Amino acid sequence: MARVARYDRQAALEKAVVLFWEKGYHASSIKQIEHALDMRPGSIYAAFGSKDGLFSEALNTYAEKGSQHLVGHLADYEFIIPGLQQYLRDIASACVPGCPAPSRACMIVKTLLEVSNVNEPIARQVNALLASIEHGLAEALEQAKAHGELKPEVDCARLARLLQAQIMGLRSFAQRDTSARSVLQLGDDMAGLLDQYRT
Amino acid sequence: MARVARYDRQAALEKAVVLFWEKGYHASSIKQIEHALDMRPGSIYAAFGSKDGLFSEALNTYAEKGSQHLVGHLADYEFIIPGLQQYLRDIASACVPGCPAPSRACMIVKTLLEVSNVNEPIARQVNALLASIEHGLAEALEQAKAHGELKPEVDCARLARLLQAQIMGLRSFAQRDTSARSVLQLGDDMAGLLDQYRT
DNA sequence: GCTGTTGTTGAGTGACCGCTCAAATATACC
DNA sequence: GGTATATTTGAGCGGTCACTCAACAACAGC
Repeated sequence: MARVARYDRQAALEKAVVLFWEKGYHASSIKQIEHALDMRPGSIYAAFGSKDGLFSEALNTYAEKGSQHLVGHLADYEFIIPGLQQYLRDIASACVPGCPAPSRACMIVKTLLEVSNVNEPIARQVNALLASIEHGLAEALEQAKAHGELKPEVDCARLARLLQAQIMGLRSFAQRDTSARSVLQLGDDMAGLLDQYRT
Repeated sequence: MARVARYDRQAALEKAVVLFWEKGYHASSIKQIEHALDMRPGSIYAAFGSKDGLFSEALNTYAEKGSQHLVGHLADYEFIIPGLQQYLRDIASACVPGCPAPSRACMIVKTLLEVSNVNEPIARQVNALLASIEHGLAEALEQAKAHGELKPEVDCARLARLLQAQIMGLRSFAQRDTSARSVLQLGDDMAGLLDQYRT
């Protein structure tokens, strides 16, 4: 052990998330990363190996935070389906035009659309993350079904994919230059879609 | 008038669509554009002014084709809502993994997520295109409502936004490395969502 | 055939890309 | 304080970026 690192790894990753989430993978240059992390190229490459390595870790950081947020949110609800419905409405509220987030759209979906056919390792990572999220949603729905919240004939894996596609659509729509009202109504409408699957 | 151009402008634009749709804006270099269009930089810049100019025209070409496709599709149906439901199923069929399209995701949405916060002129163009599509969907729904296909209390502008978000979600989901069955089922499920708005 | 005009060509522009590394610097241990 | 080790620094690497332009080529009108 000798000189201690000036930077905090997790803090640096969170700053990287802000930049990459806002600008995307290609439009974020090393110069901008240097500035955002307040680190010089040598330190960045010593710590993360490459721009791809940093992006990959930043993406995991983002996904982990999002995943924890969903789990924490659902823990507040006695019933899962109303929890998921409110989750959709909360996303809409958080993705209203003028919100402070780096981008209204989901960083994972942004990355999926930007790097498929262009950067295979990152594309594989994005696919794994989305599959994991789909799996988590399916598990929550299975639980809801076990508690009698869902009609017995509901295919939870299938509904999980519909739900994931709703979130993708909602946050992509929210990226448009549109009114807050539109986004909030869309969140409401998507939440309402789940009603027909309930008991 | 003197020497005639070797290239066909519309054909060149369609080749540009294939490249940009597949790789996105940033990952498509001038070198790749030269190769895809079989044109040298001088000709490209004489014809389209800049990479942004070419991209802009390619995006319009893509949007125009998509718009014509929807209009043509709906013309085949006596009733609009079943036409829209089949439209969703057709998108799913066309966006199945292994399909020949340059990308399963929509080029307009890919561009929206890639260039917002990065390239304002293109972002404005994308927003205008999406607003126009939303408007077209709303008009179709209004027509359906006038023909008694929809419940009288349905807010067509609002439903149009839900529908657009479905398409965004469906095609973004389809960009995932998933099974054909998942995508087809998702298309079915989204088509089914419209049932509760019908008379 | 000549001339004027337009289109094509591709080497070359400066700028920026991701990235490297030798030197300087800061700390832990003795 | 001296030494070993870990970290930071930033000038600079080769390469690619979007783009330009002078020279050349092809066609219309005469």
